[in-house]
Amino acid sequence: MNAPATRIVRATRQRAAVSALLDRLADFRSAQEIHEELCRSGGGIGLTTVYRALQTLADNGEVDVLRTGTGEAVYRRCDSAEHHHHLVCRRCGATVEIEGPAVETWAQKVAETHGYSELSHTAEIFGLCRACTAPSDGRTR
Amino acid sequence: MNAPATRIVRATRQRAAVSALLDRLADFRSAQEIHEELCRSGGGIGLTTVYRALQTLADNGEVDVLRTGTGEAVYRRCDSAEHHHHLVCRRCGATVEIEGPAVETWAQKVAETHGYSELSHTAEIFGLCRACTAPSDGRTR
DNA sequence: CATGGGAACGAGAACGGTTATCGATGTACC
DNA sequence: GGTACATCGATAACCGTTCTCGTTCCCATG
Ligand SMILES: [Mn+2]
Ligand SMILES: [Mn+2]
Ligand SMILES: [Zn+2]
Ligand SMILES: [Zn+2]
Repeated sequence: MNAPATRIVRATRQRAAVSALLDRLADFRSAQEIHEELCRSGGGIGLTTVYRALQTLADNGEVDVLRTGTGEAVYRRCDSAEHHHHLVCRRCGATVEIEGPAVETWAQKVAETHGYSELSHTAEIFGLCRACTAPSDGRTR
Repeated sequence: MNAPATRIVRATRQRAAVSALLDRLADFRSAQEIHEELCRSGGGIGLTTVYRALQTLADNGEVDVLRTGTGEAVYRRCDSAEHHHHLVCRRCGATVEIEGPAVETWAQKVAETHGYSELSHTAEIFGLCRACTAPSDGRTR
């Protein structure tokens, strides 16, 4: 088989738009929300293209992807390029990037004990952020 | 206010079949896999009914549900009723129930630091079990 | 045992998110 | 400018799941 030549990647208005929007957003957003927002703010873009751009960014580790309870994928630009986890407010979406050294070693050790390889893991914490912690009248969706 | 009448739940052949199959299975399985297996082994059952039965079992905490990388829901009857996590083979689904004391304290502490309350968390490990040496053919879970 | 009310079933349609198609477009490089 | 081909995007297909609604049949009651 031929050695794959360096992968050619072209700069396009659409990819730039997706990336720029992600820079501006603080919370996890779905592909469709991103598509909607980009259309609303003038520059046209196809939904397919949004999916492709997000896929590429995810593959390059430039955005984090996680799945909502309904199975929908949501995306967010990570400040840290390192592997990390998230503490997410289930009411307003406010997200904190967190490290989990204890989790890393735990995962490693447990998997090793049972002879599993090619490991990956997920570890996210959900809760109510300080601002959303219900007083007495607060309504938790 | 009226005391809510006890929820009427009827025993049916279909529900029993789903529950019995889950007893027999060791791995996480999708609703469709369960449906297929039940049909193959004689007793007819509708896919919708399988979904309903699994939903009910999940609501009652009788089965654990998690989502694969593709967003598909997979179900498994767990030995432990206690809170626990999973080590799952992403190829064949072989699953080990694991405890994560380190994860529990980590989640607690991190959330506390950032002022989050009403916590919950997810922590699953994926990999290839010993039996599933990695060729590049299999479907991933 | 016979009966009636309604819980549960299930075939098919609908739904929602995502991916594949494929001709049109536009980028990078000469 | 001109060419090669990566990328775009409207549309259709896909796939897991849920909804609809007429049918089935569980079971409390007499
Ligand atoms: Mn980790
Ligand atoms: Mn835990
Ligand atoms: Zn919040
Ligand atoms: Zn395996």
